[in-house]
Amino acid sequence: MPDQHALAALAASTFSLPDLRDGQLAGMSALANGRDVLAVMPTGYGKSAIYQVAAQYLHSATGRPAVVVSPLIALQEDQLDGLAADLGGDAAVAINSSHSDAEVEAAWEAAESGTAAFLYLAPEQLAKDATVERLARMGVSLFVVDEAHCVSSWGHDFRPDYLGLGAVRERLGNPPAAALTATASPPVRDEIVERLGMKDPLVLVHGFDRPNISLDVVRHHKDKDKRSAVLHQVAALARDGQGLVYAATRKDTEKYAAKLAAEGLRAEAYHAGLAAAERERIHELFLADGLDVVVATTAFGMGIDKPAVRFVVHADIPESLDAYYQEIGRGGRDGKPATAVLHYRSEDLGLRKFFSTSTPDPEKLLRVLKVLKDAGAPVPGSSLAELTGFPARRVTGLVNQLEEAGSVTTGKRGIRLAAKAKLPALAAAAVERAEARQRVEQSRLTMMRAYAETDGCRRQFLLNYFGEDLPAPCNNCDACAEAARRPDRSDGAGSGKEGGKKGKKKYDGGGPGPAAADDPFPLQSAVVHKEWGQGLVMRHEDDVITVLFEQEGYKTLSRSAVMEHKLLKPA
DNA sequence: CGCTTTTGGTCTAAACCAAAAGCGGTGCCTTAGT
Repeated sequence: MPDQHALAALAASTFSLPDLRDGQLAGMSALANGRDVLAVMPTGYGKSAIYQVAAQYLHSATGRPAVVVSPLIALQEDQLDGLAADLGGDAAVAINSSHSDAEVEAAWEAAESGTAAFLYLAPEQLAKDATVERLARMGVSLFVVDEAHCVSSWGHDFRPDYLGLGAVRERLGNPPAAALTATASPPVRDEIVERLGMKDPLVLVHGFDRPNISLDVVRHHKDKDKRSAVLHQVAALARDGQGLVYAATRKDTEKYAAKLAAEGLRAEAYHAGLAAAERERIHELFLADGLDVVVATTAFGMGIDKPAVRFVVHADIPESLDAYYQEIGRGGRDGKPATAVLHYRSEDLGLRKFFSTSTPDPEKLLRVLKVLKDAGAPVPGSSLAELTGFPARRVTGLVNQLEEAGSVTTGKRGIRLAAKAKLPALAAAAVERAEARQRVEQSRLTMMRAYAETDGCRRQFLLNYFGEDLPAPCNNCDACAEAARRPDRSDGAGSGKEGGKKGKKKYDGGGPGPAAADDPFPLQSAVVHKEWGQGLVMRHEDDVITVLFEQEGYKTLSRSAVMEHKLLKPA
């Protein structure tokens, strides 16, 4: 059992970290003593040190490496370089498709012989039985999931192998787990904990508020006006420093970049349609201060740690506040003032809705179930693709949907039917679960919209969404500036529009933020609605209570209706 | 869902409009063919 002094000494001597920040040492210590850790900290805060110091300690004690799941090969290689500098060449290895078979075999052997303390790979590698078995034979000291929000944001369709990580961890003998991310609202945190099978994790949330980033929303009616406003604003902001523009489509990134370049700015478009070498060139150039602005899709971001980013302008609304906060969080990492502006048209929500929706297909689900029934024994995922005639990737998605509904289970020998009910009923259960998921995604978009449309302090709204409390308005957003301009509207935002209704005075006058102490439904308290089931109170504003329901997502309820008709009960 | 591009109809020659069709984001991995 290591004490904290030993870990602090190891951090100082081996990783050149003489001064640890809040939470780092607690995280290392918990992991080294076998407790799971969920760390929500901004990039640059020192999340990685938490698992790296713990892994190094455990490796010297047991000779076994830590497995680190990382979503991008580029991130894996960055980590390798960093660890090689601290620990020497073979201390960290990666298994991914950028290496030859011989290199991969050498990596395995380094891990097995006790030379390597860190083994990096993507979740897709862990979808292969042979890989998991070899890891299980070797023994793993620590199971680390970096960028852990991917479990929730990518697992459900884009990269379904993220949902299998909990099962992988189990097959590895349930080593202590560390999940690390820069952004996760409470429901996303809960999902990470559940999916990875973490038990009573130490949850560390630090450095969340970023008061140096000013928050603005500019609303538009016409697309053309929005485009010209974005261009003007970026041209003005770029005079004081470098920044990012996020647009929803590849084509738009190129259009904006071309116009900005025509204005004399050093601007480049960045998206996943570019050749890898081109992407790398732009990335490097931006880091080396060779560009004024990068106009990008969501492809640009993870792993980018540039301190002096002065502005992040959104030409289109993102899919959720989780995504938005992560993107604007790339600004102002040096602690100096930075600007975040969202240019908003309600029409832009349509594209996001299109992106997020993946409607379940009852017939395809049924076909998978039939094949499983006919087989009468567990079927490996690879054969299932062949037997159904669906592409392998499609099958993984379908199996995920079935598994989430409890209709099938994945075991060591493959996938099998989990319930005895009739097949159409099992398929229907999966459809229902997938539709519930869709409702949750829609509600996340609704919250993004509510942020764009609120009259209240934006930072209070944002922090509130992430389960944090900001007692007073921030004075660094457009809503606060507006309130200051009209001093007659005394207590924050919008108690004026209520009109003359009486009878709810008791709950008035708090504005946003936590309500009075006698409130029957305080922030973050559990409640039950007779139709929508279990939920968590997320927000109070004027006469509106926002509740996050497990099955339905975010819902806003009128407080007077809630009181009058007793819609909610404390759970 | 909404913006852009293509198609088709009108009606007699080029052009114009409306309706229909197409398209839109994130990355692992594998493997065939230069």
